[in-house]
Amino acid sequence: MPEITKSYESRDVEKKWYAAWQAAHAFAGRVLPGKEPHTIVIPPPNVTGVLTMGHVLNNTLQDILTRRARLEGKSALWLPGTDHAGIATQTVVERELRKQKKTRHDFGREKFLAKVWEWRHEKGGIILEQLRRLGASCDWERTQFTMDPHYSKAVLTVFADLFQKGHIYRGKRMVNWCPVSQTALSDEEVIMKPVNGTLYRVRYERTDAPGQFIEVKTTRPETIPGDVAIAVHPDDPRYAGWIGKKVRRALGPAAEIPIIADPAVDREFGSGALKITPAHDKTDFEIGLRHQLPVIDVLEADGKLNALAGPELAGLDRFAGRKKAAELLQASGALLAEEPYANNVGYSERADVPIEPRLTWQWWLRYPRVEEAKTAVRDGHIKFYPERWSKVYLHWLENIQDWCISRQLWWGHRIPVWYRQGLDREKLTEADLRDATKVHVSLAGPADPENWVQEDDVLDTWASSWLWPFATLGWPEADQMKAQGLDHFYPTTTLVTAPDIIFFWVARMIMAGLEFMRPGESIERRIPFKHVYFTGIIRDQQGRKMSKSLGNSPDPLDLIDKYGADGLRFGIVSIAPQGQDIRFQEDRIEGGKNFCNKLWNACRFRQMSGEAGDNSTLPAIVARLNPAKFDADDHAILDRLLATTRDVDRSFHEFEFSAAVQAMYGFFWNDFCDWYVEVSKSKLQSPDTKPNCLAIQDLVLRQTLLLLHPVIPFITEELWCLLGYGAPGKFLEDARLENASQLATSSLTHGLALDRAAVAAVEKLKAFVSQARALKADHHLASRRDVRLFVTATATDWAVLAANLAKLVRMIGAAEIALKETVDGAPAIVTPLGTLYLDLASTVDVGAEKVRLAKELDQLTKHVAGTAARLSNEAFVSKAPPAVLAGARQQLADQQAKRAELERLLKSLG
RNA sequence: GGACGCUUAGCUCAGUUGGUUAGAGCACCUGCUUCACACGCAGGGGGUCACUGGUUCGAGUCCAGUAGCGUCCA
Repeated sequence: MPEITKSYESRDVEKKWYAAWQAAHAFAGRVLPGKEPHTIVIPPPNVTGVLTMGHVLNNTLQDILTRRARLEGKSALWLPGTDHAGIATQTVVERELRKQKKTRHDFGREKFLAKVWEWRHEKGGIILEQLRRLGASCDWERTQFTMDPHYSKAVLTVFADLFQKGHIYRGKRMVNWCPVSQTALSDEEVIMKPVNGTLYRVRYERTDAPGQFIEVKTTRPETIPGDVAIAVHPDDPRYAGWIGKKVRRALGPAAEIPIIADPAVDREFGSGALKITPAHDKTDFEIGLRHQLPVIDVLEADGKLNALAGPELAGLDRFAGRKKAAELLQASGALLAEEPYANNVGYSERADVPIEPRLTWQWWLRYPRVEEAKTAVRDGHIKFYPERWSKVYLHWLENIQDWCISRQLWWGHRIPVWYRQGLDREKLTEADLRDATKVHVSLAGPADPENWVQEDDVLDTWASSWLWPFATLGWPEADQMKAQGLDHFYPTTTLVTAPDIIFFWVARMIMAGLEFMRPGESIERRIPFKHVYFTGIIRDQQGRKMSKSLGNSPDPLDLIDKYGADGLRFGIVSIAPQGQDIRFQEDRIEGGKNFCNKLWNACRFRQMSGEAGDNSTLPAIVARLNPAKFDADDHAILDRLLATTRDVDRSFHEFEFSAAVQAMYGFFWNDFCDWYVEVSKSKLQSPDTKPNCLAIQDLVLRQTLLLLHPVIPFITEELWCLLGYGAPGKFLEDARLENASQLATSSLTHGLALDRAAVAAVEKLKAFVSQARALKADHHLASRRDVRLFVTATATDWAVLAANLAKLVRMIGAAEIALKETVDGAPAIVTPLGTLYLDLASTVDVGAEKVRLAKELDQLTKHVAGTAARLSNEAFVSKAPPAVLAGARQQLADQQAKRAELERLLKSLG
């Protein structure tokens, strides 16, 4: 067996094992009849994406769940892939073209798309490679891409199906428009930014009463030529007589526009009058609809003002137009003032320019299965962790609005709709859409393509990713579904995602699953997943979201280089409490690395301590235990192992990842390394106790590696191999993780009953050692090992000490610990196992010692008073549960005994 | 404006159904190269649990309100 080196070097180990796992197809999701499936589909990262800290957290958690499922003997599948990210990918490729001074129009649709595919094959999907560095145990042979032919088929099938069912329609509506990308955007692609703008106070003159003006405030004077009315609140007394009158439009082609009354007007804002520009504002558009007002669109798709804005403004960009409009208003006397104004403006996420609310023809989806989607969560068929997100989910579904599924892009699923040649699309009615002689909808397209023109728009990327849980498993083709095991793996077990896409993705997947999977079957069979775990958002030290533009996100690959993938994984999970945002701290990642090194060295200590026994199976190790040789420490460490296993079981079951990691950390570092390994050093000296002690170490290390493997797969695999726990050619994942009760059973079958009293005794021994060390440190003797210690103790307490004396002497670093009847004038400390004295009377500063003891006595006296007061409270005595009462009485007795001892010690010092 | 969350040690956070003297990691101070580990060991200092009231024998924990911060929705 190769020797374990002095410190853990992650780099080579990680490389070696990942290659070995892949070569062995260790991560393949196989349909194993009779085995419980465990399925996770990855939230498909954007194909242009690179690994961020958010991905690290999210994917580490998925990997933990998947690897643990394998250890539990389930047939586990973690299905990877990317989405085509329509606007992001198109933007990336267009940016490259721009370097050559070209646009996509120079190439045309077909050739441009060929370039996008080229880019995708060369540079897309880097993130999937990066996930391998992290240790992700995805079934890579199943890697999916939303633009793959079979996936595209699923997307278009869904479109055609929903169209036939009447869920999809075409409508001219207000959308978020990006003048640079020239497409509609989803709300998610719009970032609200606070902007210091200008508020223009503009007056409109009444046509029936010259010299009378109504004043409005606007941030967008360039849209005044698109004004079709001025609106006031119907109950606003200031304008009671004005409603129905007309004013002259302040700018642009001359026109008279009415003053109307609408309750949507905010009376408190400015003068309480609102200019209505239905083409350029969502609220205005709705008010316009209510009052049958015309729509005057003064902007082109690229954000330039058009002829309807009038000759002075036509052709100007919207921002230049704003300046010009202000000048024109100034000149005409309509501009009363310009005031600085802080407001929120929506920006296009990709192009980083203000978006325009714009009236355009788009395809819309009326969501299917809305009610059932609520039921699925409300009735607990799908459970959210933390549960509170279900409220957000339900609220969104209660107020659901139709989904704009079309995008004016080339990269994406082109909508499978063909219009009859020569048809005027501006005038298409709902009835025309359903008329097969005018509009054709199918996957194959019309039989006589020469007579038809295909829709130019593509589908929103989310309109492909909402099918992810089943389109990745072969749907809709029966043979593919069978080959890929859809029936076995669907519904998936857990979805791990961030709460910011609860609407865009989670809710939509639920509706899609309910609509398309296993029609007619029960809701449990149709939902796409049973659990949804929402991660927190990773923030920097100042609490800001990590983002590329802020440059406040460390590169996870640098962190892997520095701390190892395991260190990064352990660290990130340990700071990720359920449902709370996470402030990233690199020192926690360092802590992860340190933990790995500790684990490594504990195993190294085991290796150096003695011959390797038969570690090949759990029963083999258990058979090496010798209960007759067990001391209190042996009982206690196994008791803690069981308790920790139970804690970890429960924590993972509740998706309390950081709690699980903390339980493992505490057990391994404090209970095992700090205590058991230290007492082992004494036990290993004696041939009588050595074999049993080594067997216990093997047992603990084996179980610890199993528990830790899902979190830190690389180092545990390496140590598993080095310590001989695995059969040749087998990986750690081929072992089975016993849960706490199974583990207890396998120990008990060997005639081993854990002694709970021993656990309590060890707690006292730990306190004894700790207090002895403190006593030494107080007298600046921490490093002296020749100190003699004396104890005055009851026979019972001394029996406990005597039984563990060799260990205690070593742990404390003393020459001797001897029982005495009485000791006077020596520094002392009261422990749970008697009073401990330092044999240094001659060198002791009696004054300082008295001060120290007096301080402790003072504190204790306060505690005694507090406990006594509680016990003398009749209400407490009569109402508190007996166990609490007994505890308090015991406490008081202990405190009083200790106080008496302290008083005696003080007295003895004179 | 509405909903949700947060406020505990210098920092980042735990704290299960209310029950001994509120914990961890990091940071800090002191000592230690002790034959697994200085990526370490030992000891130590540090908290009016945001605030105000209430319920209770007992509140970091439950209730009401206030303040501050954050997120989402409109």
